[in-house]
Amino acid sequence: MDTFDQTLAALADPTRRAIVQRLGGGEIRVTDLAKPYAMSLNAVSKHIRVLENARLVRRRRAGREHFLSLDPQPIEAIGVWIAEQKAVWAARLQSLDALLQAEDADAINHGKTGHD
Amino acid sequence: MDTFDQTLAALADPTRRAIVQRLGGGEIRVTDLAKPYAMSLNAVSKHIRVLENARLVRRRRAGREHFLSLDPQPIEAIGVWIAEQKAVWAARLQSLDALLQAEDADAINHGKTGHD
DNA sequence: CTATTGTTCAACCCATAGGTTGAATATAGC
DNA sequence: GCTATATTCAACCTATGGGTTGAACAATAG
Repeated sequence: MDTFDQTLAALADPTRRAIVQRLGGGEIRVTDLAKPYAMSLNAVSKHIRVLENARLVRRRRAGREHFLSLDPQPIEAIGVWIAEQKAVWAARLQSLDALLQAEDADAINHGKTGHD
Repeated sequence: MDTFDQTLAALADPTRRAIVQRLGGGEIRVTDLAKPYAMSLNAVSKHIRVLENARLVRRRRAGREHFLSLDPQPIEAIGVWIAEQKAVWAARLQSLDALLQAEDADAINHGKTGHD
């Protein structure tokens, strides 16, 4: 699994998206981060691990406390991918449009409109 | 799993992303779509099913042939989510900035710069 | 030194994902 | 009607994901 795959897979889980959203507001300790969730601290710890592997989250150790922060880069990479896809769709629609116009021109040359 | 989760999970698989990309170029038959992949037709069929459940792909039946097309909406929904996250980050950076400026002003009032 | 707090590691459980193969179904062509 | 083509359905296998609990480890507090 490459990093891009990992980013998408990581974000596919609602708990992890909530964590990402929370970290968008700034650094936070593991325990504090875990507090709102109905699952064990261990489970949250595992989610954090997944986010770290996807490079979405960085960890700063200060004594026994671990502070987590967001790395927005992988999310932006997804944004880029989406933009690329949109470009593909746009290109296709444009060429469809060109095709229709060419047909219209052709129809006019043959003395009919192609429309009803 | 809500639709948003499904969209991200669907796109987390490289085969499925390739399919999405291919469909960006227009409609295609299941068999033709499956041709390039090193896996069985059945496996591709399953991927298609996942994409349909995520509402990323629509199916048009013409006799025994099934033509697939892309529905860009769920992908755009992810784009929106990403834009929202960016807004959060931007807001935070802005308030950090305001904080620093306030500190500077305070420092000036006390006759020092805070810089070196 | 000991107790407490913050966090991970390890083992386990169960559900799901991604692949396989083989059979079933639906349509088309002759 | 028979055969071939397009596609799914069903059963199975193995690996992985998300959760649990209990123990370990690290650092602070008293």
